Amino acid sequence: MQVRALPPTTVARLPGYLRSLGGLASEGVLTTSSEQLAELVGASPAQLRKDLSYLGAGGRRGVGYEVDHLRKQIAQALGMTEERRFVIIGIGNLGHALATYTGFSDRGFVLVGLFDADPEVIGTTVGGHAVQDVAHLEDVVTAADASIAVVATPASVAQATTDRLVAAGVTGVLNFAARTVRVPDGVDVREVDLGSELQILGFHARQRAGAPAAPVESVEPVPDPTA
Amino acid sequence: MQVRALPPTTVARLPGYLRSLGGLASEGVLTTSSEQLAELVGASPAQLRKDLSYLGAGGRRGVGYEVDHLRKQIAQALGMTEERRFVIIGIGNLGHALATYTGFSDRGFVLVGLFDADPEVIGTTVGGHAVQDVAHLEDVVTAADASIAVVATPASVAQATTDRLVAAGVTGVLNFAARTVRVPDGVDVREVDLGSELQILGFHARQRAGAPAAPVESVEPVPDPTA
DNA sequence: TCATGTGAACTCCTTCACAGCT
DNA sequence: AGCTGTGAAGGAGTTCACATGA
Repeated sequence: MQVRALPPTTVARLPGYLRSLGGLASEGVLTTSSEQLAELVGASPAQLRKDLSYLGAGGRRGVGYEVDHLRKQIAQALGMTEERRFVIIGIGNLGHALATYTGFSDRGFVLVGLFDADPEVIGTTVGGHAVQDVAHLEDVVTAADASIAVVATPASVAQATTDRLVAAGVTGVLNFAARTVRVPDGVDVREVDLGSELQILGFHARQRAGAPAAPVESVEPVPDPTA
Repeated sequence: MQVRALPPTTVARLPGYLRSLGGLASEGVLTTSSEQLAELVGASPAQLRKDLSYLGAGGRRGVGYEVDHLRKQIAQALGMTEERRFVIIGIGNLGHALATYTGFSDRGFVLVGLFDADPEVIGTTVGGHAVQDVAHLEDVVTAADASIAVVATPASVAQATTDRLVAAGVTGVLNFAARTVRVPDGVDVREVDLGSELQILGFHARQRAGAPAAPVESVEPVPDPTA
C-alpha cells in the first residue's frame, strides 16, 4: 500500500508544492531537500516532511527528494494523471477572466463549456469558446462528462445553478458567487469570496492601527503596562 | 474591555457572517438566532456562538441576536468603520476583472490606483480608473495612504512588486500570482491561487473515482470488510 | 555525517453540554 | 421555557526531537 488518508490541510498544500517543484525542475534542479522546498513554499521543513510522508514520497535519508519523482507522486495524488473537464457558468467580468485564465489549462484542466443567461453574452466567443445558453447546461455537462464546475454567477442564482450542476453529475464546485452554496454529501465545494479576502486583510490592518483586539505580535516583548 | 484576541479561523468566518446578516437585514429581519444564522452560512450553531462571543456580541439569552447590532459589531471588528484604500497591480485578464469587481467597493474598500508595466495597457481606463505606470507605484501608495494591495502580476515579478509595495507602506497583500510571496513580520499576505483550488477539487474527484487514498465518507456506515 | 520518517508533545480549533439570563 | 455564553472535552493539525537508514 502507499497512500492511506490525506488530511485536508495536506491536500490543500500539495498544489503549492507541485508549483515550486515545477520551478526547480525548470531550473534543472534534480534533487531537493525538505529545507529548500519549505523555504520556497513558505512552510516548515517538518511540515513538509510530514505531508510528503503521507504520500509515501520516497525521499532518501541523507540525500533528499528527487524532484522529478516527487512531482509525479504529487500529481498522481491530486488526480492529475487523468484528464479533468470543467465548465464555467456566468461570463461576467470575473467569469470572463476565468475563461481566459491560463492557470487552469496549465495544470491539465480542460474547459469544455461556458454558459450564461444573458442573450447579449450568449453566442459571443471568449477564449476560443462560444458562450452557450445556460439552459443547455445539463446536456453539455453530461455529454462531456465534466466533473468540476466554476460558478461565477450573480449571488441570486448561485444555489439554483449549483443544484442543477450537481444533478447533472458534477462532483466539485468552485464558487465565486457572493453566497455560500449548499451541496449534498459526496460533492465538494470550495468557496472563494474575493471581498472576504480583503476584509480579512482589513482586520489585520485595523490591528496594526492600534485597535482593541487580537494580540499584535510586537517585535519586543513589551511588558504589560496595565500590570 | 470588549474584544480580546480573535482566533484567525474566527476572523476568516466573520465576512461570511456579515454577508448573511446583510441578506437578513434586506429582508427586514430584525432578530436572528445562532441556529438560523448557522444554517445560512453553513456552520454549526455552537461555532457561531463561540465566534460571536469573542466579539462580546451581546446576544440575549432566550431571544437571539439583533441583526443590526450584530452587523455593526462585526463591521467594527473587521475595521470597516474606517475607509481602507487599496491598489491593484497587474491589469491583465484577472486584474481587469478585479478592477471592475463590485464586491470590493460594496464592502467599503476604495480603489485608489491601477498599475501595469505594459505600455499598451498604461493609459487605458478600466472601471473608471486610468492605468498608471507601475514605476509610479510608490508615489500613489504613499500619497493615497493605501494599506492594502492586490497583486495580479505575472509570477516572475510578484515578489519584487510585493517588496516595493511593502516598502511603500502597504500592510496587507492579496496575492493572485502563481508564486508564494514572502513578506516581513507585521505584513499580512493572503494567497489566492485559482489553479490550486481546482487541483484540490481534482483530488476529491479522484477519490470518488475509486482511487487508493483518503477515506470516502460513504452515506451508509459500511462495515469494514477487512475486519 | 546527513536528511528523512515518525511517534509524541503541544497547540489550536471545534463540539459538547449545561449553567445562566431573559 | 428558550437561547445564549462558556468551561471542558474531544479532535485535528503542527512542531519537536530523535531514531533510522543511506
